[in-house]
Amino acid sequence: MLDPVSRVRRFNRAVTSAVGALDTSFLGRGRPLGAARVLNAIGHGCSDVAEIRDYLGLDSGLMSRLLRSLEDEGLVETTAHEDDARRRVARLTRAGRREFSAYEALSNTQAEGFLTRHAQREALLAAMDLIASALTRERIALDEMDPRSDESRYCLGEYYAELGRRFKQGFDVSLSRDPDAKDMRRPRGTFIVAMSDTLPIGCVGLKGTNHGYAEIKRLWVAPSARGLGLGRRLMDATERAAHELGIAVLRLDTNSALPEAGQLYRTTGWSEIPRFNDDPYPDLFFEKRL
Amino acid sequence: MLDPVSRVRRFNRAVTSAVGALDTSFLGRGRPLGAARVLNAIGHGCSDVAEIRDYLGLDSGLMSRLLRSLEDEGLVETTAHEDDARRRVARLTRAGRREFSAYEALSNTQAEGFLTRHAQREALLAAMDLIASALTRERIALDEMDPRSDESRYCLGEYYAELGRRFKQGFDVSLSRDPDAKDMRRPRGTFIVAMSDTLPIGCVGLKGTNHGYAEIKRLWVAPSARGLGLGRRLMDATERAAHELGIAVLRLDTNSALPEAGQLYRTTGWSEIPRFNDDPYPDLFFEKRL
DNA sequence: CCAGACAATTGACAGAGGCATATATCTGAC
DNA sequence: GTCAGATATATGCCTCTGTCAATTGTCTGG
Repeated sequence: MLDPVSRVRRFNRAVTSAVGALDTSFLGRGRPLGAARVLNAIGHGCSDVAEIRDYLGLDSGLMSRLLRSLEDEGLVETTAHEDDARRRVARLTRAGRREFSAYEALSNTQAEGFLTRHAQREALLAAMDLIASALTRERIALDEMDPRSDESRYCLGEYYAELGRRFKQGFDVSLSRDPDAKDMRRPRGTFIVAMSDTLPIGCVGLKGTNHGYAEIKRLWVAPSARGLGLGRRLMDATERAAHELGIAVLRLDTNSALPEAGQLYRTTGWSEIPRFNDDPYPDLFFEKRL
Repeated sequence: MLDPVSRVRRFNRAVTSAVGALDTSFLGRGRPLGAARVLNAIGHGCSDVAEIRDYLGLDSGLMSRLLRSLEDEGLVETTAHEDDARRRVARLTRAGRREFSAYEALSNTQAEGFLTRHAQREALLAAMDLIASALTRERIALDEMDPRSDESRYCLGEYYAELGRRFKQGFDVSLSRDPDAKDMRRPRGTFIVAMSDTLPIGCVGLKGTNHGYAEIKRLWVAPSARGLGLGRRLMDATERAAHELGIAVLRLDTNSALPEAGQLYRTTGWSEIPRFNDDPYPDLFFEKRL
């Protein structure tokens, strides 16, 4: 009753009944739940039929029937994939987009209702992020994105806020050597964001320089996603990108107030080197040859 | 994508698919999921058919059929309720108890698996408690229990630990006037535990004295259950119990390091009075006439 | 060009669950 | 005591959900 296992089981029971109620609330638009879920998946950008199936965990037979019923309603149209005529691609029609927005509004109202019904709003959100990250760890996608995108800027904002909390003297980005966005775009460098579903939960930048090496900057993993090995995955992806770009030497700077970062670098083939810049914040410097 | 609403929706999606996987793991014992859920509900102590239906949120028709199929398997037997022949009561047979333990073992293994797969174990458990409490706030039951029961002692342990964290000088229960268990049993007093499913999430003691008043002691609400109005519910229940016991005057002591408690008392009809005991910890004293 | 792999579809079927109705029982008003 | 209405469970009928196997058309490597 008080042990961890029963706490997990209590959570499972609570969520099982809540999710049941949640699902059925999608009704009321005169459409079975399955069809509504497919419509939403398409609206959220899944176009490949196989991709939708995978996302929703549906059987191929069921998927096929649901898609057919949406077509009959005139909400969706499917065409053959341009490269492979076996595969089919689904797209919303005008009426489909209208229905999709109606579902979106419904979902949003529902989520807002949940938030306003409960106190401890920030704690609740943090708990939800943590659990969602743990449950979807297999599905975290690393996407190269523009460093000025909404997702990237969100990550950087969280990163700066965390440095501010962890450095004794705080952190003021204008005093640091803030990398120029153009140095973190191909072909000079890149910027990678870890997305768990729709939430950015980590990032890393590869910044090209004119000094014969590239720098790794802004490695950040959301608190809710720590312990999932995401930092290492981000670093691996960056090294692969650097390799593709023909970069042979990587450098980075960090601070001893971030011990988990130093630990990561030391165990993944980086060697400590003397200070190579005049940024006031870092006190540890590393290099790795690919 | 970064706003609270989409964080809630991300959580919903993550949990929807996880719960699906969880549920289907109950298959493999050659029994449809619905029947397994009913068997488990009965095993967990639900006996009244209506109670099971309510707990699992099932339609009465479906419930009836599931129960019938469990009877046909010889796992369950039903009899008419002794006071009301319309109602039926379900009980596990010997074979039913065996099946139930098999499901219990499966659930436990699964929950353990979840815990070992993930880092941040304590953070994850705390997050699960918080969300489970928020989702089941309508179902929190206040049960009078013996102050020496496992549930009561768990609550008291958490309560002392929290005082230790919040009082500058710490908290040592042996220095405080620890109420005797026998003063918190009927007819001198009582002890009430708030249960959310199987987890104790709050408590309060009513301690009888020989001085013409009773004292309210050990009011505690788990961090995961704050903001749900549980403190007030516990106080109301205690006042009702005191009224039943013919107690006309209540007193309590508290500490200004627990501002939310003082706030609760002040807004629910308690008046501050001078110190009435020599306990070293409290610095605020209240009285309420019923 | 052909065999095997692969994507989508189709048919058959069982479980999940809603809804209206039937049956037995209880409760309160008369 | 009787009767109307409420309540608890059971039954029939239907749709939706989801699985499995077989089929059709398409792609890929040898």
